[in-house]
Amino acid sequence: MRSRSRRLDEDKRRSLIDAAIEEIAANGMDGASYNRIIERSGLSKGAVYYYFENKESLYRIVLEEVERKFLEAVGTLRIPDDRDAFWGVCRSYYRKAIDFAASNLKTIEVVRGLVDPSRGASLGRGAALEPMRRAERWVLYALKKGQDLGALRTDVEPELLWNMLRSLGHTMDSWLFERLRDDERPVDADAFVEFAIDVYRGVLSP
Amino acid sequence: MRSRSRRLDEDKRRSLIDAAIEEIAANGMDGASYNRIIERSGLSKGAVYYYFENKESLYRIVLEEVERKFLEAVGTLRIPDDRDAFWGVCRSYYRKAIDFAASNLKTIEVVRGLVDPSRGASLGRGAALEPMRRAERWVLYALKKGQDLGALRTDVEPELLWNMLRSLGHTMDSWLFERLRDDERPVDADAFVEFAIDVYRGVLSP
DNA sequence: GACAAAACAGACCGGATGGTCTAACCTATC
DNA sequence: GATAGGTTAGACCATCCGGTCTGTTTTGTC
Repeated sequence: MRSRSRRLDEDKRRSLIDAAIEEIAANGMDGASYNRIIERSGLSKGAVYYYFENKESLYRIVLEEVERKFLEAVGTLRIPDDRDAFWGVCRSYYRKAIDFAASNLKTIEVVRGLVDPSRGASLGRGAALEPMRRAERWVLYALKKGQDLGALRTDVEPELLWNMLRSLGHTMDSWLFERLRDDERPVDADAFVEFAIDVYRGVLSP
Repeated sequence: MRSRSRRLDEDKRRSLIDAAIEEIAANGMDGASYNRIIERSGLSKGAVYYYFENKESLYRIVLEEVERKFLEAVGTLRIPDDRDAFWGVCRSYYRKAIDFAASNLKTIEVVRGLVDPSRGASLGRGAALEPMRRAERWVLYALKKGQDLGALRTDVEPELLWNMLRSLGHTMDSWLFERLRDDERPVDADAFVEFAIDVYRGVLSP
């Protein structure tokens, strides 16, 4: 892991990560070109390959950064022990996440590229695997706890439930973000959260 | 449109289309390689480029073929005028579609690659644009009629509703098809349709 | 100022992509 | 049997991809 030993100064690190986020947000994890990232960053190929072993290892750093940033701003969802509090907690967490997303549209686009239920149900590959595994474990845990509380339906296997959640959320979020990006179509984030939570309840409730 | 003037004999046409379907099913519309399709088809590059102007124009033929085949087997969804019959009609249509899909897994994978709510809400590009437009118009019409009947909720804009439908359907279908492909995990298609229609109702009902 | 090592620039590489081109091969017509 | 035109094989091309490598500059040490 070269990137850990060789110390890269903060400015270059930032411009590389920013370039990567921009490129990935624009073209998706698969469509992103390392050459373009390097060009965008203003660094030379030699410099970049001096610090990072390969595309994959830069990706890893980028994803760590994104994950760190998200968790720092939004934290983790703590499912309460009180059944009646379940959806309220979900709502306020979702609201926080949406707020973060709204002011970090590029960054969140990277995440969305991973959560995106594109190619089958295969969550992230390569560099994206670990952070996505963490996220999945975490959601499945939340689902399980919700079921134990009696707040969530138990007649569907959790894996399918979670995939439905993912794709539905992804779609509704897409709708929101498109409007957030577009100044001419103002949108009420509060109303959206209300609506979305309602849809989730409809699908997830017993 | 060269492919219309130069008549290509049926065998070659078939092997090309089959190769394309196989390749697209395996790698998605974006990931599919024309070189591999050509190789797979057993024809030479010269021959293929003699009949088709480029990758795009073969894709167009393939999609026409897929659309034709689907419509031939499943037909179009005719929304009844009787409100109480709405979901019953949807169920039986969905059932027919699932049956077709089950015996045409490769073909349906091509369609799924298009319906897939990947990159934003952008339905098909290039060759995929027209057939997808048709499909979209058709679904939106059905949604509208369902709303007029009072069978569907009217508090969400149809575009969002249709995207939710798409992604949710895509996800549930993925779950089913994975099991259909895998002999060791038998699955009851009837029960699946019942479950899926139930989910749709939950999301779409007023 | 000398020297070594770290830091960097960018030409270059092999392999993929979609697409072009030419030489040859059939086959129908005279 | 010669000729012409439809058909075909596959070498070739530009461009992109991620990645390597060599030569040069910068920096730190004595």
